[in-house]
Amino acid sequence: MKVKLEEIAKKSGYSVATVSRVLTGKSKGRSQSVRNILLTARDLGYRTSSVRYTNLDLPVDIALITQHDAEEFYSCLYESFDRIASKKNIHLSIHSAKYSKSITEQIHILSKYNDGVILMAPTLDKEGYKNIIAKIGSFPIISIAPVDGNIVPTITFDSYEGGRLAAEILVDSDYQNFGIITGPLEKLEANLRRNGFQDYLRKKGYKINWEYQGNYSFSSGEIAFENIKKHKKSSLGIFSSNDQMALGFLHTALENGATVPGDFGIIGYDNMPYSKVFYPKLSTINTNLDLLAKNTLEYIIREIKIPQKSITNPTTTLLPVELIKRRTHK
Amino acid sequence: MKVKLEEIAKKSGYSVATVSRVLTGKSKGRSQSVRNILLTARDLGYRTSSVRYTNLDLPVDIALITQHDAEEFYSCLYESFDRIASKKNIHLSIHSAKYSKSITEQIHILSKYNDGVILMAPTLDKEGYKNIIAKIGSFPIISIAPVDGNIVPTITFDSYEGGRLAAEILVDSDYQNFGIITGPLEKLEANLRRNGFQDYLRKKGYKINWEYQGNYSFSSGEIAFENIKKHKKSSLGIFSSNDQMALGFLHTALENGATVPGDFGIIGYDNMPYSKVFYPKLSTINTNLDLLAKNTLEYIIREIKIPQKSITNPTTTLLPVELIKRRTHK
DNA sequence: AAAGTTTATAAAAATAATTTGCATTCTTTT
DNA sequence: AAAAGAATGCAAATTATTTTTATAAACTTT
Repeated sequence: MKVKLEEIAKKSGYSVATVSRVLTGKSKGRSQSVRNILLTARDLGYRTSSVRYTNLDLPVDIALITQHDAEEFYSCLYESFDRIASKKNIHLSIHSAKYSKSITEQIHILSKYNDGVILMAPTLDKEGYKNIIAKIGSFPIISIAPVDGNIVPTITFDSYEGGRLAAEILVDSDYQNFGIITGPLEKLEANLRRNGFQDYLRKKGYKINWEYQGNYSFSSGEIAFENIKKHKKSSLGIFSSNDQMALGFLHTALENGATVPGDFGIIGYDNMPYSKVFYPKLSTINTNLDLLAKNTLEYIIREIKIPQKSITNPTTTLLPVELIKRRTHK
Repeated sequence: MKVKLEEIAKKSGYSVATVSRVLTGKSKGRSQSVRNILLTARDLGYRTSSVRYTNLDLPVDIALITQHDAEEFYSCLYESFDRIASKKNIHLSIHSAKYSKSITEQIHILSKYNDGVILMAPTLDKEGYKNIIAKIGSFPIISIAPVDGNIVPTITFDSYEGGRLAAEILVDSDYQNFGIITGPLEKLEANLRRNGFQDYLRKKGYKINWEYQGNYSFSSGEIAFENIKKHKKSSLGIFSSNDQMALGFLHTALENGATVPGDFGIIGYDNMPYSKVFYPKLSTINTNLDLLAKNTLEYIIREIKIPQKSITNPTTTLLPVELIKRRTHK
């Protein structure tokens, strides 16, 4: 049941004393035997922090924690992380905190079995992040969702700029009236996207004439269309906080005889695979998930290899987003 | 660094001896203290098999291993498992074996940190499964992809019946010619769906007039349409091995001026959320993922609580599928 | 090829886990 | 509600496991 050094010694072909020395970090670590022993220990399920032997390029365990939902977005996110991780000798595991009684406890336990944690928890507030840091101390962690209050190091997309880009193209397309289908506003990034959109419009002398708060699902895009029927303004430039809602809206609008990009200009967000399949193809804000995965994994590997005493000044890195022009704006 | 019984004792408020007795399974396990101690040990990252205390309903760690891809299917699968697991005090972690050098090794290591493993590896062959069993022995495992040769206990959808249902509705819709967009035929379930389709047609005196092997992506559905252009037969009843390819085909066909369900009848597979969003709404084979998650998790929990000496007669349980009639067949 | 390093080993020492015997507490039965 | 029986808790003793040490062997470098 429990793994003894004796077992590791036997399997690896070294003496118990040597195994002990390697496992307690007494070896200088430039020989093949150190590598063999650490790999054998790992294989037998003997958990050890191999931080001391960073030069050996041993496999690293990293946990990605999300609030999982049945959206293609998550599949795409995981696919990028999985692919990039596989190139870096990283063993990635995915955990959902959606139904977690205590995300702090969950991260705490995961920190026992992983070398670092990547956190995507858009609904977590300042207090939540503070609790996590208080619990795990200087354990390597990074957030890939915007964090209110700058408590955890963060790498995320420039949601504000995404909203601004959407407003810009809709203004340039000569729409005079504007609408927005926001994401759930308890998620910070939904607010940022909205703010970027609104601020640009205001600067150009326009305002948001219609707003609907959705939940990122197809059906909330459909419901958004039902809602807009009451609204009399014609030729509305609409920014949707994700592609699913944009497509739900778009296709309900078409079924109801509306024209796109005539009656409605629509800009989505995320550039999911299906947004370029269905006619008319959706104009949208692209986020480069590979870039996110690469930056995040490289950051966390650095943190693991050169551990910090404590998180002093958590930085926020904003990754660029870009507009993909397709067929749903003039 | 390493957790000592002393720490567990201190944190839980019991003596080291008591902690030891609990951890070695000497306690009968009907008191609150056993529970407290095990929970504290878990919290501190002390790994122990708590199989002996099955009556205490302690949290169980289960790993779901897939060959992950950027398809909504995986998001839906994980969402079902995540939701059902949360109701059963199961901590689910998701791992991808897509880029794994040795899936046997990966499962072996995961078996050290989990109480059971759920495996979805459609491309794994008989030998692969044999190797896994040889390595992990009687460790609780279940496959949710069809397994060739009946080596690992399996709970999966009745893919053959799904193909048959697709053929039946297309024949009933009075199509005289038939086509199929298969999945990658190294995946067993793609073959089963194909066989179910083919066998029913044959029984009714028809045959597959056109066949294209896709890779489950939207774009392979688009390419399938390019391929069929050469084919002169009109009014073709087509079965696609998943919704993505069906939608890729369907929308390329419509863009090219074809009519559905006139020129083409199309039946998809999986009943993904987007298949009921886009017009015309896709007829498809529904698989109840909640049912899969429920059955699988309950099976693996049983295996964990009542361990078997060895896998003697691995059973295969086929879950029913159903046809969802929408707008893409006559 | 010799000197300087590093690594491996067996035995000794240190640390950690388990068992024991008895006291205490909890459960069940009458 | 009390007594018998069973389970659990504790400190000390025992056993198991890990780490260190002293020395030998094997590499590396000049």
